[in-house]
Amino acid sequence: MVKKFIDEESGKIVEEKVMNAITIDCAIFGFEQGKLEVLLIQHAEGISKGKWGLPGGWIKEDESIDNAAHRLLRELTGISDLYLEQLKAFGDPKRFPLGRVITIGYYALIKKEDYDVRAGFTASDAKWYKIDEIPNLIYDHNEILTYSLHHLRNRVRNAPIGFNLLPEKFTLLHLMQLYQEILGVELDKPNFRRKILKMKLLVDLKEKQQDVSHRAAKLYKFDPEIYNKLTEKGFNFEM
Amino acid sequence: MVKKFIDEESGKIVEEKVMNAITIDCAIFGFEQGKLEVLLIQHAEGISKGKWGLPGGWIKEDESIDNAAHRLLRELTGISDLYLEQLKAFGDPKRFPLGRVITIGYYALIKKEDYDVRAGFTASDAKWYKIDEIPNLIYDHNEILTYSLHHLRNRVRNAPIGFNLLPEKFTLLHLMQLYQEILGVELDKPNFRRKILKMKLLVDLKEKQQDVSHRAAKLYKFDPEIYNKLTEKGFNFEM
DNA sequence: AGTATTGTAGTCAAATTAACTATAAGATAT
DNA sequence: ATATCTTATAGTTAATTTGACTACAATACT
Repeated sequence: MVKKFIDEESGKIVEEKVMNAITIDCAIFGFEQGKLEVLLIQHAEGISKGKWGLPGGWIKEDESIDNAAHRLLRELTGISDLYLEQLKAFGDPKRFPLGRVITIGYYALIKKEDYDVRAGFTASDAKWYKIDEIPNLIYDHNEILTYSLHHLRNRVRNAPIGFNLLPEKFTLLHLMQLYQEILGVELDKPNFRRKILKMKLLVDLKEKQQDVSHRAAKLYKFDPEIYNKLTEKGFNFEM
Repeated sequence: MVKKFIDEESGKIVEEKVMNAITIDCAIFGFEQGKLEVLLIQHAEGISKGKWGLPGGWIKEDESIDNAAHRLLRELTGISDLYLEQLKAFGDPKRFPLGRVITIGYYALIKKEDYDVRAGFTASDAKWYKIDEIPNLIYDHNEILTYSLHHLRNRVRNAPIGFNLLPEKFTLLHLMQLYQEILGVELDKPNFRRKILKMKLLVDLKEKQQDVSHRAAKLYKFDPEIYNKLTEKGFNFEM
């Protein structure tokens, strides 16, 4: 099977062979104003015209699955450096109405500050949805999204991936709100602060928030180098 | 593409359409005498003749991936009720030398008491290997196996899946040895006992071991009903 | 009867958690 | 400029959990 692609260097349209009966679909998460959001795409043509779904695409014949997912994300968001992880393959024989197609699910975490919707699509094509306001999606995309969320909730308790959703500089309250939103729990500020600081994962930037109408909080950043030093035995982010 | 299968009801050989360029491979774990083992298959024909690999197979055109994996396990081990979970898809373009094939990895946990090697294959075809004595495997099967082990180690810390490797009735020491082997840690007997009993997951069978040359220990079983009642917020099996 | 082996109970100090109170630092309103 | 509001940050305390132990019980083997 042959599909059209925009060549990333020349910008020209090229045709390339892709794998048959296998696709990729990706749940892209963002975090804004205390809410977890996911980026959905409105299909412009075909049997699912007008309906919303996860962004997806094909795997080129000579491309690894991970690379295909990265390419897809880059085409859509303009971001080439983001947190991306495969979930699993979804393969109900009836999941796609026009034939047997297995899809490989991914999820990505992006810093919304890095993202410009126009990089890929126009506003009517792509839209952020809060995770408690997800509409009915095409095919089995609600199932994939539910699975993604479940996986994200588990993952965030064992690895410091939540930082990928926050801007480079953040306050402890931002981080706490992120955990509250993802895990669906209420946390105590002083206790959260003590626990997270004891992990020694954050770098105190010696800076404070600007333009807030209350006492400004210290800014921190997550340091992956520190993390790598400490990471051996895996962290416990149970809150 | 068409492949031959043994019809499970009639025992006859039938031909069925399967998906192209997609396979399944499964790491099957067992536990015996304090050691974690994995079931490997020796390939009898083709370019990988004589080499060992994970058991694998094809996905029928009208069959879900999970069902294909269950069928594969049934054909091989005779066991239809076991713990089986998909890992993820492995899709390096060069993973299979004769063309582009994506494989979907699974891992399974079985009680070795249930398993009879002759159910599926002869002894020269299939063999249990201790996980620290794994030979070089075909294709990317070492990578899949390493990933499986990694996943098992993580999973066992958040869900009580370890019980699937033990016989129906077991002692606390058996369970502790299982955790020691999987997690690669040394545990303290009294502390382990206290911790696991406090979880209230085990049913005291009011029975003792037989035929042991020392004081017999109490037998317990894992009760999935109790687990389901308590399971809501997910367990923590950090040891 | 004595010894070896494993099971089970209990102790205790240290570390961690959870639920708080208290105070500090700005920003905004009066 | 003073009071008041909001959020940040520090500290307290009791309860719980943990880790490292000791002690003793039960049983089989010699």
